[in-house]
Amino acid sequence: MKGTLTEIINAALEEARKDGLVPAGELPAPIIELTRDRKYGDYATNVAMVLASRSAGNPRKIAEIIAKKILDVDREENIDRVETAGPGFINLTMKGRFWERAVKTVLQEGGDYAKGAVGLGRRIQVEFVSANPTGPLHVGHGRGAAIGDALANVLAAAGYEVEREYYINDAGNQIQTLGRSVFARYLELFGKSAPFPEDGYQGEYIIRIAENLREEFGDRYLEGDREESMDEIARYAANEILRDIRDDLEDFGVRFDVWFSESALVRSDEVSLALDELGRAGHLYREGGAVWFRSTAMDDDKDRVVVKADGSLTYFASDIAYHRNKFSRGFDRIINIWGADHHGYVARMKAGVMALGRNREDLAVLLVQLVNLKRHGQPVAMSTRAGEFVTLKEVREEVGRDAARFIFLTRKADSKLDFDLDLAKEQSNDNPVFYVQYAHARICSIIRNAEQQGIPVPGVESVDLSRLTLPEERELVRHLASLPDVVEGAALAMEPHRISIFLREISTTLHNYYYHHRVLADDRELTAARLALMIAVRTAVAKALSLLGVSAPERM
RNA sequence: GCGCGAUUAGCUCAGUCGGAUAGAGCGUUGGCCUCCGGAGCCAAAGGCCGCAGGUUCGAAUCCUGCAUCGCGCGCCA
Repeated sequence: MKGTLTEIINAALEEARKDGLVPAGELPAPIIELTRDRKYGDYATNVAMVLASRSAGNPRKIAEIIAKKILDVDREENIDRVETAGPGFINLTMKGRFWERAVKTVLQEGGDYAKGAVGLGRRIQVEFVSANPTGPLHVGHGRGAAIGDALANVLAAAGYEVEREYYINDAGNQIQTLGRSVFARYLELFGKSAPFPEDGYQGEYIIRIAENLREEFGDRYLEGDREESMDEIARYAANEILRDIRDDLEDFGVRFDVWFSESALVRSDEVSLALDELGRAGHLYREGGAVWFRSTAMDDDKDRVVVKADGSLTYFASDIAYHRNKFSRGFDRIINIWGADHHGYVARMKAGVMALGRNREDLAVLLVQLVNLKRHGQPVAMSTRAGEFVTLKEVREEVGRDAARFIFLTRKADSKLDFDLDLAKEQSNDNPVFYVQYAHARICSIIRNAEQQGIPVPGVESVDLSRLTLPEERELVRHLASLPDVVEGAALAMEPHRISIFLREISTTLHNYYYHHRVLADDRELTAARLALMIAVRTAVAKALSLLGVSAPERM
């Protein structure tokens, strides 16, 4: 909806410049915001103040000039009133017609509502979760999964072509440790005393894998070459765990387009090709028997080793190769979603990407803060090493997929999140999920009622929306018309949590409206108009929920 | 020690490129069901936006310093 307005204001600025009323030079991209209070009209823009600050002019005077031009340009099509106010705001009150069009747009577009085009079809990859296949996913991974998936949805809605990818870290020492851990449990199952590796994985799931191993292969690994067995067992265990991870994510509503294996990358020649490329470009040097990447040339704190003195590769080396591989697949931009404890890697990874000839911005890293699980307001103790952690699966089974996903998406990624298990289960308005879903169910209930009473659901063309004259109705329309802008903003800022804020606000507006006014009124035409409005609100709510991967129930 | 991030109401947090009287939920207090689902609604109280400077017509927002908290700083993965 803002689109029309942006065009009008741009045109008005252009006109004003032509007349020499505002200074020449680059015109500011107008910021148009929904006013938080209707007494400021429907929308407000600060262009006049921006212009004034550049030219030391009088903002109120400039606002007056632009306000006049806006009216000229609009020719009474969309805008009812233009006022200048405060330090130089231009407040715009839209005509009823403008809002009626907004509602009809929603009704016509239905599930496609809020599809935008800022992405311009650019290809963008979101890599997320990427947990090591050495144990089950825990809550923190769940948050990353919810954020990554919702962000991918939002980007797609904003007109990007999106791919979801999971990077499987299956090449490092931790896989060997996993193999040794399972092997020790396996020996125990045969009554053999087996020293458990000091850094081994303690969890219950290791024993389960050992049991599966015994079931499938019997005592085959008791004899024979230890090294060889260990490799096989490690691979076996990692595969088992990966399958569980995949199932977990599927149950959580997250699907990946690509599962990319680190070990496959390492087995190929891509790592050496990547290093060759860096070497040719002069980014590498030898020192102390190791090969270093001069990342300090690209704003990193210190240079980084890529090949150790013993000739083996660092993890960072394969990461460079991995990112090179990503870009070779034609993505314009890649987004990595990492745990916040990895923030020390951001600078070096960006340096790596730049050394490969890309821009710093071509790689974006979104850091996700930890989740503090609580029960009865008390923190739930977790320790990965001791194998005591609450898994994503446990949380999902306890509170449900919708509640878990929604709560993960209520805060921005880079802020800590308290997740109260009891609250998540509570069916009250303390629980934001239910509050929002209830708004949707409530509308469905009204429509069911209408159907039962034989009230026809209005057609988009025939309905007379000019009957919607209440301020509360205007509020609803203002909100639902803002979804495309919210989606666009969320995509550009990579902040899917903005969708949940939108949902909270429109739900409040809906509940308030519902309480004070009857949709199924005595007047037939009025009822039809209100039903149309309800359907539009429901459409917007359902759309926003779907972007978050949360269901929109018809009854609860 | 260096780097990154955080600090907004009693609690948990929003706050869009620097704009108008800084918002929401919970909690507290007080109200609202003859009527489409009370899983809801309304109202009140509650603020030195960590502290001190600076830039600006205007700062929670930008800059500098300080404080507190978290995280990161390996030829680990």
